[in-house]
Amino acid sequence: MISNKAKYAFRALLSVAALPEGETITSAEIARRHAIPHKFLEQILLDLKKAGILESRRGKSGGYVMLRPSDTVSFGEILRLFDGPLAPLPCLSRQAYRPCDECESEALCEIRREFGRAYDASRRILDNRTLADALAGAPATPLTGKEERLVG
Amino acid sequence: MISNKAKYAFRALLSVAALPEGETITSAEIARRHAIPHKFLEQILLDLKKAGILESRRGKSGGYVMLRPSDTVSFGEILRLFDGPLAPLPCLSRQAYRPCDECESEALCEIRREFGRAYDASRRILDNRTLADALAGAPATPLTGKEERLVG
DNA sequence: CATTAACTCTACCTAGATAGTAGGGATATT
DNA sequence: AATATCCCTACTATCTAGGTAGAGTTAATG
Repeated sequence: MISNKAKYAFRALLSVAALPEGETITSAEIARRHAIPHKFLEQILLDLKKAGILESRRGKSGGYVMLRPSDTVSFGEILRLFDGPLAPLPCLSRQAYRPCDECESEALCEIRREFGRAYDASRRILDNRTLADALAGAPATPLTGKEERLVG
Repeated sequence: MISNKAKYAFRALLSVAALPEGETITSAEIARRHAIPHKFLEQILLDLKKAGILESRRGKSGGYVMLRPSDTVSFGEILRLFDGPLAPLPCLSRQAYRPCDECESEALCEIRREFGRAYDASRRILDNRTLADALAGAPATPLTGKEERLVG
């Protein structure tokens, strides 16, 4: 299960990404719309700002807008930001690789092989679907198995 | 990431499943082979026995064997047993369904839609690959998208 | 029939994560 | 100057992961 924090982040991002050009939205408004605890949401929005995804305007009539275009922000990136590596095993993570303490041979490890397959399948989707895709309701494009579109 | 407990369970199961017909293996032997804390492993094996997957023989020269054939035990089933629902959102779980507190319409929820796709992809693999498949090193069979083979 | 090697069960412990709450401080608009 | 907004840090309660510990039960074997 993904954390509440990550889920709130997605809700907030989709609200910001759906904004008409030139408009902003306040943390209070996002919190109200989605019944998210306001102070908790503020922390999340701050994280998103520090990550360079959102931009903020302070003071009266301030609020948030996207800094990066919504079609460059993938679900995988956000999930990693809040919940850490997507990989089911440390030995399968590129960003946080660590061998299993007891593993003798990764190449022969059946667990790694099986979970590697499951991980590939879900990673291809999460790293290639963006906020813009989600808002457009676009169906997933058929995958060739060689995507690198948004994978850093 | 999957828990250590689940990972240990997979290692233990693969050791038991790989046993020649008629042989048993002790918890101590499994623990030694994979450098798993012995008492911790005992709890895990007990869970697997209570779940009806392993069978035990007590007393001197006791040990464990498979109760269910290894080609009927899927990775998904074991993972659910130790780490709970595979679904990334409660509203996507069949076994532990719960609506999101704040969700107004599941049908329109972009988060649910996107994670649903990722979940489907990995669930199809985890629920259709068995211990026997893993030991055989068999490549995944092409999936049609309509599998129900081992999904209870 | 005592010994011993195994499984069985229950209780307990600690560090860290999750999901917030709280209270102010900084800043820009009006 | 007032006010609405974002910014930052500290704190807390609860739960979970990952074990440790110890005693009890059972069955083979010499």
